[in-house]
This record gives sequence, structure tokens and C-alpha cells, in this order.
Amino acid sequence: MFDHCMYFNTAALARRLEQEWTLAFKAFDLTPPQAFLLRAVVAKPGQVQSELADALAISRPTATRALDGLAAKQLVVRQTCKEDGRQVAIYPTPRAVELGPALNEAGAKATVLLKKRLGPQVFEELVQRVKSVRSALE
Amino acid sequence: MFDHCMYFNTAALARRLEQEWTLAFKAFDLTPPQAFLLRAVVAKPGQVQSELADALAISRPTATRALDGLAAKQLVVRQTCKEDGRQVAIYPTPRAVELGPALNEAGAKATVLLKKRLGPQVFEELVQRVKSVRSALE
DNA sequence: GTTAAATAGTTGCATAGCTAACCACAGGAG
DNA sequence: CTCCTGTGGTTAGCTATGCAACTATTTAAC
Repeated sequence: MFDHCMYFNTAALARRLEQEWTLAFKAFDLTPPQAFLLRAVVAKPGQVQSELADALAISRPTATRALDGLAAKQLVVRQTCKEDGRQVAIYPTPRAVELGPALNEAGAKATVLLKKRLGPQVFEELVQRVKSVRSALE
Repeated sequence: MFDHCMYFNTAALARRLEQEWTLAFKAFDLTPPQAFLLRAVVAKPGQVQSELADALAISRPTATRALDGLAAKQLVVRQTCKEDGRQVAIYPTPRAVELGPALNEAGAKATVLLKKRLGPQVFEELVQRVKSVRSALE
């Protein structure tokens, strides 16, 4: 019915993919958004919240709440910047740092599985195009 | 950072597209999910809820609530099936039927705008691939 | 130097989505 | 007929998300 609609199809695919990645991170008791955010924090400790929001392509309020969640799980800590008292830098806790590699692997595994299911060609072509449309819409 | 990740990029694009389509349906005081659901109802009155959920690629609970919303706005009515008392058929109200063509046009307009922005080639190739990946994952 | 404008984060409010669990009806097994 | 199973819809509870509005801090203006 909405075959030709980019919004409809993309949103539906995103929901479907969320299910796959939910499985991937279930063992860590993290949802996909939480896991991705945490991976970003571990990859580059000390990023300010707005940088993280940007990196994850979410709004600042959403970042605030996602970080609340990770802080509640003792996976990140907030620290007000000395230079600019408005900004809050985010650091992973030792436990989060330990978790880091496993999280990255879990993500990589989900990707490999999906690539196998779809064929590498189809997979790469889609990702490449999604990225390019995303950047065209910035 | 998550450049190669299909989930991440697709979800981000879906969020971005939702903003575009939100504008498209704002004049009707409908969100994109509401508008798409209503379009499906108007296009084929009398569909049962599970059919609608399928058509929109959402779960049945989500369909229930979306229909609650449309019913509250007096755009659809529920009617229990005579043959099978478990099923509920959904009909558009006269106002919804009137609205139908304008909704379809608004959707078409959003598509045209986006196609212009991205170039028809890029647009079509993405949609085509998203659809094909969606169906591969069913 | 005090005030105004801008920026970072948070909070309030609303929508959409899912899974799990539940209820009600339908249909078959005996 | 009665019970058991399956199916359609709903409810409960949770997460993610955004916009608008608020707070606090910084920076620019004068």
C-alpha cells in the first residue's frame, strides 16, 4: 500500500532491525540505544553530552535521558567541565570500560549475521545508500 | 563512529524522515503514523485490525492504540464482525473519507519534495533496496 | 560592570513502539 | 455438550523519541 514511500519503508525496516539488535545486546541487559550510546562513551571518554547527541543523531533531551539510564546502571558518570560550567562530560566507569570490547563484538556479530542473511552485496549497497541519504538531509 | 552499521544508520534516517512527514501532515493535525493508518483505513474500509497491523508493519497492540487515537478524533469507527465475534472491522467516518484524497496528496507531496532534494535516482534506489531488505527479513 | 543574548542541560508532556499477560470468542476432540 | 486450544483484541508496563519551555552559565554589548 505504501510501497513507494521512503518514510514508511525506512521506518518499518528500522523497527525490524531493532529487533535483531535487541537480541544482540540482550545478554548485556542493554537496549540497542543504550548499547550504542555506551559504546560511543567508551570509545571516546570525556565527550560532552551535545557531542554524544550529535554522534548518535538524537536530540539532547533524548541523550539526557539515555545517559540517566546508563548512570543508573553505574556504567557512566557525569562531570561538569571546569572550563565551561554549562557542559557535562561523560566518562565510562571501569565496568563499562571492561564491557566495551564485548559490546563491540556483539554489534559486529549482529552485522555479520545480517550480512550473511542478505548477502554482502545487498547489505553494503543498502548501508551505503542510507548513509548518503542521511548526509544529504543534514 | 557507527558508519558501517545498518541498524544505526537506518534508525537515524527513519527519525529524520519522520520529521519531514510530520510537516506534511501537520495541517491535518495528524502524526505520520496516524495519517498512514487512516489512509489505509480509507483506502479499504472494513479491514480487520490484524490486517491493518500487518499492512502497516506494526504489532497488534500498537494498532489498537493508534486506532483508539483515530476513534477519539472521530475519524474511524470500530465494528465487531458478525461472523466472528473476535474480530473488529474498522471503517472511516464520512469526515475521514472526505479527508482521504488530501491526505494522499500530502503524502505524495512529501515524496516529491524529497525526490527533488535527493535526485530521483538516489531516491528510487534507496526505496527499492529498503523494500527488498525488508522483504528478505520477513 | 551590568544587562542582554546565546548555549548546554533538564524537565514536562505527548506519541509510538514492543513484549508479556490477559480476556473473550470460535472451533474441534472426546 | 464440555473442555481444550487457538486466535483477535486489549491492557500493563516499559523504552525511545521529539518539541517546547525552563534553568544555569557564559559571552557579548554598551
